[in-house]
Amino acid sequence: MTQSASNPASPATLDTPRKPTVMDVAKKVGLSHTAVSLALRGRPGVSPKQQQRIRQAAAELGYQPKAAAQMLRSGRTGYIGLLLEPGGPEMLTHSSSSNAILSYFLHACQHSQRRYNVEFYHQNPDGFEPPHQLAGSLVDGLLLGGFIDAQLRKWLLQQPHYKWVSVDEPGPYAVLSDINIGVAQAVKELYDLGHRRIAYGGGPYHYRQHEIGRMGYLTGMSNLGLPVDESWIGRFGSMPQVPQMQNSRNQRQWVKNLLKQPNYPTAFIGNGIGVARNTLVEALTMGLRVPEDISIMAVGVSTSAMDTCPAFSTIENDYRTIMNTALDMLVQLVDGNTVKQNEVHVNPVIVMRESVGPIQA
Amino acid sequence: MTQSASNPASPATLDTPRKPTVMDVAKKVGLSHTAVSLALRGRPGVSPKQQQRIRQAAAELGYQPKAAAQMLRSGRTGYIGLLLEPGGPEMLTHSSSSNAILSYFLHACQHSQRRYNVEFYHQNPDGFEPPHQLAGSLVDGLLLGGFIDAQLRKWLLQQPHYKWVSVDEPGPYAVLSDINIGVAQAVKELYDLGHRRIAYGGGPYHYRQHEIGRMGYLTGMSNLGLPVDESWIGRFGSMPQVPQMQNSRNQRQWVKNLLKQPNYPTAFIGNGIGVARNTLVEALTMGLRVPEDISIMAVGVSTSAMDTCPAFSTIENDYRTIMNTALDMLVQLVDGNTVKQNEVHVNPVIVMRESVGPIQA
DNA sequence: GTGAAAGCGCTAACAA
DNA sequence: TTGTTAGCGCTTTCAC
Repeated sequence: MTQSASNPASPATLDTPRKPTVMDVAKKVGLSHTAVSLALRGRPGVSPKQQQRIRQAAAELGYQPKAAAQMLRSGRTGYIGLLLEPGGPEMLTHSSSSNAILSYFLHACQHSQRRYNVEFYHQNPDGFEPPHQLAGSLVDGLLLGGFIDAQLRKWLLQQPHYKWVSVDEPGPYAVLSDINIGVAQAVKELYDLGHRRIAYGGGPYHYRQHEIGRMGYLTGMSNLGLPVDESWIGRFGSMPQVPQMQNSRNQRQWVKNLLKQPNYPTAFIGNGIGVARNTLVEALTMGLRVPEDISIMAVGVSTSAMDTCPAFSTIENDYRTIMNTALDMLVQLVDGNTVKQNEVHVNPVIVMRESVGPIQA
Repeated sequence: MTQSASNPASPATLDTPRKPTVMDVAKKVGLSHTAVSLALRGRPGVSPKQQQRIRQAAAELGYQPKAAAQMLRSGRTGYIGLLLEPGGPEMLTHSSSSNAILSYFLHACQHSQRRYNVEFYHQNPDGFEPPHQLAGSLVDGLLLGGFIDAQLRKWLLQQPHYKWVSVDEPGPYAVLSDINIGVAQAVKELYDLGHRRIAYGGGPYHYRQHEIGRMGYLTGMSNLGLPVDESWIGRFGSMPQVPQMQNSRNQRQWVKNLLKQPNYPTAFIGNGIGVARNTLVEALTMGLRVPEDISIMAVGVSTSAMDTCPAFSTIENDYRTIMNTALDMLVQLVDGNTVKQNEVHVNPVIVMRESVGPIQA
């Protein structure tokens, strides 16, 4: 650690010595700071030999360019933003879809070597306030993850400065997942295994995913000529109003009534792993076996589905493709290129696991 | 939107007009840019009347200070960093403890009006690379959330520039949760409900929480003079090596063997909601009732615990207190104040729910 | 291929 | 109370 010795100037307190700058590196190798800047960014204009010396000197000094200065001068931040909705003040964990969006966003960024900045958008109680990322110009563009405050969307629409792409919600540039197609396909797969009596449960239906999921179920059933009994469609409370434990109890009660019927369903599709789990637990409590007596499928993410044994078969948003697509789209916008499609639809994936089996003779 | 009209200078392309700067606001009100800067930050030196005019003009222009410039000039970023470990390249959702840490971090930041920057630390395959937050000096200080790469910790220890506080892992400044105390207390509470045969399962034991949880179980049992049978302590695989589904199956198999014994336990404490859920499912499959035949407790977060019915009684890290404490500590460090305690211990909380009941006569 | 100079937008020190 | 000046650390432009 020789950097304090090589930084004789400037008021550096003893306990926190100044970080080295381009100038320090330049002095060390006896070149101009311009050369250092170019070399470290791999730009042409510096001979390979000098480049090597500069790199080494930088490494020895522990030099790291200050992002603020780079942003200020270059007019680009080099960062991509992700804006998510937090669970809310009292709901502590954010939803599993936010979680998946975040995970695959990170994955995509790592893959394409992009720096990111994740922000969780909180509405300000006194008056609208835009997200810091944008207000402070800390990102070149933004991915809006899932459902986001309407006021913010409105504000964004009338801002000329910002580039953004919406994920799984509509917008001028958007990537959407057609979970309805997945649900309809799940119905078909259950049908092929011999199932004819298939029930469905989900909600709250003001979320796009839940609403189109329900529609997918209806479509799937009607495509196969299967009758739909409205009492076989569960509608579960909107999270913020109904406390989670009560919601969970309601689900079990509904499933209990469903399975008490003489001709109870042989298969169930739940929109959300929680719904599926409560169905599993209720079935087991009633002495039914899964999947022998009843098959269960869930709309949800893999990790949650495999948490419990038997692992759930799932209808999953293909967040990997979704986020890669969205990031590509945003990069095009940021780079000023024209974007081919401003709305891309991504098909969900079906993964069969232990909770589904053929109907028993 | 009059900003383009009031920005006659500079090469602003038509589609992305330049964002207004302090100068634009200053011109509009006929004052110096210094006055504008002071006024908008609420610093003394500008008369209330002018302040009012400046604020209004800024609002009309949609002026927002550029964070990069503020950081560069002031030498402070005004941002607090949180560094988390992502689930890994293939494990997509990060752990529920990361999730809770993140949620309460956001909560604490919102509460104390602090800006934050969340980064997920990825090891670079070719050589060590420090997190961008620090490398780019984008934060004034850092909270290390949970288990973080050993190489990074080592690097941090020898860096003089950075202020950081470790959450639930040891470090020069750290906030730790004594989950062992919670587990021991849970044993006591089960004892008070009449339970004498109490089993425990957890792992992987290289995580601090799992290791000290197991110790808490041993302490709790020995405090009450209850005998410990080693075969009643489940040891479940280390996540990365054993695939999740297999791990889940192993857990059920272990529980099955446990509950097949003639004198099987009347209570079970699982370190992790997953373990608890698999125990529930296996018990139900074997025809046992929860909590009548067996009570189940889990170390884990509320939201996961209430996801399934019956809701699990939990031993929870008090992440609210943990994160508030850690943030306070970091702010002290950043402000250059001396910190009273450099290691704070926080007691966990026990929440009783439906999965636990008194022993049946 | 290299170096000098300008300046991104802001804040902090000073002078009026 | 106000305006002027300098400069944070870097990238860019332009002359050599």
